[in-house]
Amino acid sequence: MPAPERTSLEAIVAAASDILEASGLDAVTMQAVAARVGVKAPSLYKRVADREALVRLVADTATERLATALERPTTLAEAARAFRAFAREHPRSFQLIFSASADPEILARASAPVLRIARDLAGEGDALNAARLLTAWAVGFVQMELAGAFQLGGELDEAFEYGLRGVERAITPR
Amino acid sequence: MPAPERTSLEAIVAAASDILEASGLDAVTMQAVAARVGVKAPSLYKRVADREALVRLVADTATERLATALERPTTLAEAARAFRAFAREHPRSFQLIFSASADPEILARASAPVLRIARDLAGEGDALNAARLLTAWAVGFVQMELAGAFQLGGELDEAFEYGLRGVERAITPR
DNA sequence: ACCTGAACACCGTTCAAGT
DNA sequence: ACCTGAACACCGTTCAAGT
Repeated sequence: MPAPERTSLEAIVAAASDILEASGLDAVTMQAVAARVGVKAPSLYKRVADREALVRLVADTATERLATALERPTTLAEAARAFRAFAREHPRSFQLIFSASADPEILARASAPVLRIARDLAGEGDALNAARLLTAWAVGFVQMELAGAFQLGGELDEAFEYGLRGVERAITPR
Repeated sequence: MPAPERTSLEAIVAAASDILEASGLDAVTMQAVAARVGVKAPSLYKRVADREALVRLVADTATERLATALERPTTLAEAARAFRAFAREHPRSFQLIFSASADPEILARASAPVLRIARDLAGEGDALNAARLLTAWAVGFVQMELAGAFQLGGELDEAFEYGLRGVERAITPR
């Protein structure tokens, strides 16, 4: 006898993402997610292999949102600022993206705009190395900012703009 | 009636660190740590407030080891390579250091050598900004390397050396 | 003074039984 | 076909009782 579906994979992932941002990864329990979509925990296993797979899906959708946020900018400065803005708006999603390694295909989507900007500045031959320098700096800066690891005072906004100028100089051929 | 001590805080933190590196943070359970020091889980609460405090202690000791590894190098290139070597030797400790924010005092110890190198290259006025650019790049690069996020091919060693030259150029006044 | 067994709350996961 | 209650294993934590 058929039974109507009372939820969906999209709703489950959205619920998990909401809980992640509101309360942290530890709060993303199968029971909390289930309750939010109006179902009991065991039902989640109809759409998701286990909690780890669900968290992975959350990371993938977050990576997709980041990729979308990076599509619009055209300059290095715009891209870096958009990247930092994303991390500040969705700090826990950001940390999840760069701790759990995301799906390679989605990662490639997020990398494409950075690679294009790097190529424009550094030239074809150094494009990949330049993109990695730029990405590493941006990831590290935002990560340390979110972790509260920059504690020696000084202006973080100023440090970010200084870094931005430095990275641009680093990848621009002399 | 007095009872002899069968373990110590140091032994507990060391056991937790070993389990972390061997099997990951999820494997650092109170029971696993207790078993390794030859005691039952409830006994750990005589020396440690709770699991979170224990993990924090593990992060702090790892940060201290990192600080020690950064004391010897004198140049930017040496420091960066020592940093990367530490991360590859203790990947899970490294990730713990930069996700859970460590103790400010210990963080300051690890920052000191970086700040000195940055000052030598960038000068007094830009020392802090330069240290932050350098640190952000190194943290981000190693983090992405460990997470397997650099997937577009190319040589990672080469990307690291390219980044190193770029960062040095970025923080050296023209 | 430290250690432990027992207990409790909570979580992930499975599965037979419902509809 | 999907949903759920019941059950199991496992974990963190507390505490009275041991020595």
